[in-house]
Amino acid sequence: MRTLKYAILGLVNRNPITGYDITKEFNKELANFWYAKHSQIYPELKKLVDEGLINFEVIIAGESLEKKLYTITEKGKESLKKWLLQVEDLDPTPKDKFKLRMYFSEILNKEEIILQFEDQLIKRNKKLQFLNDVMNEYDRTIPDVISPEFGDYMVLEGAILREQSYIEWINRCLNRLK
Amino acid sequence: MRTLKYAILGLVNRNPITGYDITKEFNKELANFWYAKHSQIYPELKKLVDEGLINFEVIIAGESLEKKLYTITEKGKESLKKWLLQVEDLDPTPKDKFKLRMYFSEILNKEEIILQFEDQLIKRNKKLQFLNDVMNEYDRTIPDVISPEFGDYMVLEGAILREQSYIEWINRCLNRLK
DNA sequence: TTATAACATGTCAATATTTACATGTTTGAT
DNA sequence: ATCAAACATGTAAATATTGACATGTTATAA
Repeated sequence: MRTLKYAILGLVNRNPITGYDITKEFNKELANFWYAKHSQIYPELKKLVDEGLINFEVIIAGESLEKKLYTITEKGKESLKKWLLQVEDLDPTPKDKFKLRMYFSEILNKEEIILQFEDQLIKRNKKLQFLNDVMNEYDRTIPDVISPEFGDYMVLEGAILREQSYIEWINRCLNRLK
Repeated sequence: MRTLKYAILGLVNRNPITGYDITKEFNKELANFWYAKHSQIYPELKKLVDEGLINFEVIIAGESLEKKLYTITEKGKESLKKWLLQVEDLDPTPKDKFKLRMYFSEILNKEEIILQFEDQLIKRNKKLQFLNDVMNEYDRTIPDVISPEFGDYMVLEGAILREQSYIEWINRCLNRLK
């Protein structure tokens, strides 16, 4: 499936970028639907170079610090575009540890179950607050439809809707329990 | 983290069950938040027996077909309960291949992007329809709060809310694009 | 000046998951 | 009777992911 391959290819396609900065991207907007550790990214970058999908140029920062700045090749662009146009079946439902725990919660007592949901509610609200804060930075300026910022905006909105819906679910469960 | 361990322990705790039937459970309600292939389940069952968390009894069905019926031990129950009471940080946001593709969609043209969203919309609506059909089997009888069926009901509702919210997101994206 | 956080790139071992291989039984429809 | 689908349990190889190990540089605040 090699999804990480295309996640990286997509980023390198936007702008030449280092492995370190790719890792950072996986902790921003992108983190709302994909992520990877640097220990997975560096080997994948090497692989993509071997496959001729990206190139790199070594840059010296300061006195001696070496950075590798990766650039996409024509072959890489084609490969990315082909992947973007794919029509795939729906992914399996994402795994959810909290739902798994609540699914088996019958062996707990009511108070214990309620505590679990209330804790989850606090954490989800905090996350929603964070996402809303990021969204407010766009304030009145919704990005143009065909632009990299539109991608950021779109998935951020998706993340907010998802959290809201999760919170709605928690509240319904709590109402039933009380 | 061993989440599969607890998913299996939770199922075995409900009722004695075979590996084959555990695999089937992972394709029903449970599939809305956890799943595994039989090639992962059988080795995990062996491990749980080694750890003394479950036992099994060999049953002969028909002439000679051997089934292993697994039962939870006291130690297993304790282990499960401890896990259920855990208060954990939020899981990282689940990965979403479709969102990843749309995030990088700026290199496609508008028509191509719209086609992608429309295809996704059809598939998501189909899935929502399926979930609603399952939900309708409960019709007017919402299960009692502390019962295994309540778990089923709860997570099914969660799955429906999630699909609805995904569809809402797709529609918003399509509105912007058109 | 010096300590610390952030920058920068990698490897290795362990765990988790998927896909393919492998084998045999039982039930139910034609 | 016989065929196919479902029942039933496993292993092995490949891929994906995480967590720990490993090393060195640069910017900045105290």
